[in-house]
Amino acid sequence: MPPNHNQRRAESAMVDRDTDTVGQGALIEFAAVAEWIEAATSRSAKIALLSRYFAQLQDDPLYYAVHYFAGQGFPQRERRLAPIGELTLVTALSVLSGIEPAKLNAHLKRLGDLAEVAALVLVRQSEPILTLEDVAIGLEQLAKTQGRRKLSWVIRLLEPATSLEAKYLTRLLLGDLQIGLEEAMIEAAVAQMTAQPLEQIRWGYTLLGDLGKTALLARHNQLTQARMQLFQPLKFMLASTVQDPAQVIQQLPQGFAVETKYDGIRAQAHIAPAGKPTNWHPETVFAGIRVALFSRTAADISLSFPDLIAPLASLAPHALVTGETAGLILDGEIVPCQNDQILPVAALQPRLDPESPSADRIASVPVAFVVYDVLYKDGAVLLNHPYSERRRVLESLLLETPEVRLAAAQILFDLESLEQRFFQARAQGQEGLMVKALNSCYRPGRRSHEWLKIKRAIITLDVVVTAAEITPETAPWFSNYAVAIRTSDGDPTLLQIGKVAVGLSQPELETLSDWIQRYTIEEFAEGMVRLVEPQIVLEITVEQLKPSQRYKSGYDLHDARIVRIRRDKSVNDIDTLDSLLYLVEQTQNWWDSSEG
DNA sequence: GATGGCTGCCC
DNA sequence: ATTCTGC
DNA sequence: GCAGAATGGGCAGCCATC
Repeated sequence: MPPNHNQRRAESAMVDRDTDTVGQGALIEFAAVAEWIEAATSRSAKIALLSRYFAQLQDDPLYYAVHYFAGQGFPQRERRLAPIGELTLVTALSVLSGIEPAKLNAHLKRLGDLAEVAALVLVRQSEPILTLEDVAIGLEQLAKTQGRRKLSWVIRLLEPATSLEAKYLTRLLLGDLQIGLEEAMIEAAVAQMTAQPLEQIRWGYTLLGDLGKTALLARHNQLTQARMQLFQPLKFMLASTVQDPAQVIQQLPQGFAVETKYDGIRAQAHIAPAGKPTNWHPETVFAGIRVALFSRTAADISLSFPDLIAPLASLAPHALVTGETAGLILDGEIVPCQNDQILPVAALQPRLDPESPSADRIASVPVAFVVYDVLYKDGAVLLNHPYSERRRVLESLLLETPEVRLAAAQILFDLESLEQRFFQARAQGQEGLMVKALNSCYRPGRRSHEWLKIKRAIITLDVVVTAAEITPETAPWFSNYAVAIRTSDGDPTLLQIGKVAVGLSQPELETLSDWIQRYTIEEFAEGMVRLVEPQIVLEITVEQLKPSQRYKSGYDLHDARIVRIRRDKSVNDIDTLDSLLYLVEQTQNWWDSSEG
């Protein structure tokens, strides 16, 4: 559709038509605005249109519209609904349109977008009748429903939809609007609509964790009443990556603290008096103190870690005053550990069960919460306090226990000691270090340069390519390589060790594909899979070597990526089973000696 | 009861 | 998580 | 430089089906 046409529709969505329906939030109007935004390129024009659209909506529809434009069915911090999957939607579309799923999948392949498929096959001639509130009700039901029964709600939601409505309903259900609209633009639109400073909107959103609610408060000039909401997770501050300690000195000349880089699950802990018993889970309350743990995507993972509830709640008597603002928000990492040793992060996987884990499972994978930041304490929002101050608060309130630990941190001044510390970290089997500017504030949701992770892969191997495969995504280039090592210096027998598929640039990919053609010994799957002469040597990095029955070497690669093509090396120079075993042993020693 | 497709959610 | 891209 | 979009590995749960 041409932008002009969309703009007319979008604008007409905002002029008075029938006083009964103005501002009620028809889904078709939302869709028209979304269409226009998708086609537009000017950032300011998108914001202006969005702000005018918001302005004419009544309160409830505004609340929904703000969330839906953010691509989310619910407030960001109440992730009650995980988006539904492609299969469910294809099935629903099939039921509604009477078209075979296979045909729909063919459409999907051609159009590359399920929402376009929905728009194509759901062609209702009648008037659009859906409202944003209808959508909210449907999503609410979906959130309460498990498994296959979700399908019937998807069908009920899509059934009355016109083509354009179906397109955006589909995208909402998939959890992503895909119209090139950043959250920051929605914030700007709210600011424009309410004629309030953008900074004020942002701060309100940070405190409330709910952009829709922020918009409503802003509209009614009540933003100053916004308070930090305990048990509504803040976004996490993220770090950017550097490879070399020298880059740290360059980027953080004002002084920095160095922390151990804990490899686990990032989590935010909220701890506060439970108050009146309501609908939260009894297992998350200990001695009148409620505890919640949130993952990086704001999922509530408290029930996966019942063994952390009591230890975290026990911080309260030392830390909390009584009263309405009493509470604590901590940022840290959940790590698997056993007898004081911190284990590889892979050990945590079984604990991420959505239901409560069994006692067996808890016992077999003990965990600790390593705390490295404090964001809120008893009414004081600490986000805008510098790192050094937050660290001081943290050290004053945490008692070390096996389950709750304080992240190891030290202040370093020069490159030499930083390099030494980095070397030490790697000798202990950690992939690197965290470095944080002493004067940095906690900026939720930002990947800032005030937090850096120095990171380098632990294990490097030279391997030879023995087979290659073209995947649909990378056709016509060979992108998946089966690789092998030698048995020993004296024995050139090749042993398969796994597959590697990432790390090459496009030109390298093309070069390598050429070579694969040239060295092909045998073809399978119409040439998509080839056995090749063992001529091509790759340098790869591996996070971990895992014992495995699958390959003759007895090991499998974990998180392998290609560093470079070693034109200078031949199959005679690659790693051997002996050197591999040495690496495995060394890694083992690292884990054994590391105390975290 | 085992298997396999699909989903979801960590990294 | 990483990588690529568009602004 | 940033945020978003697209990508990958790994594993466990759910459900339908064999």
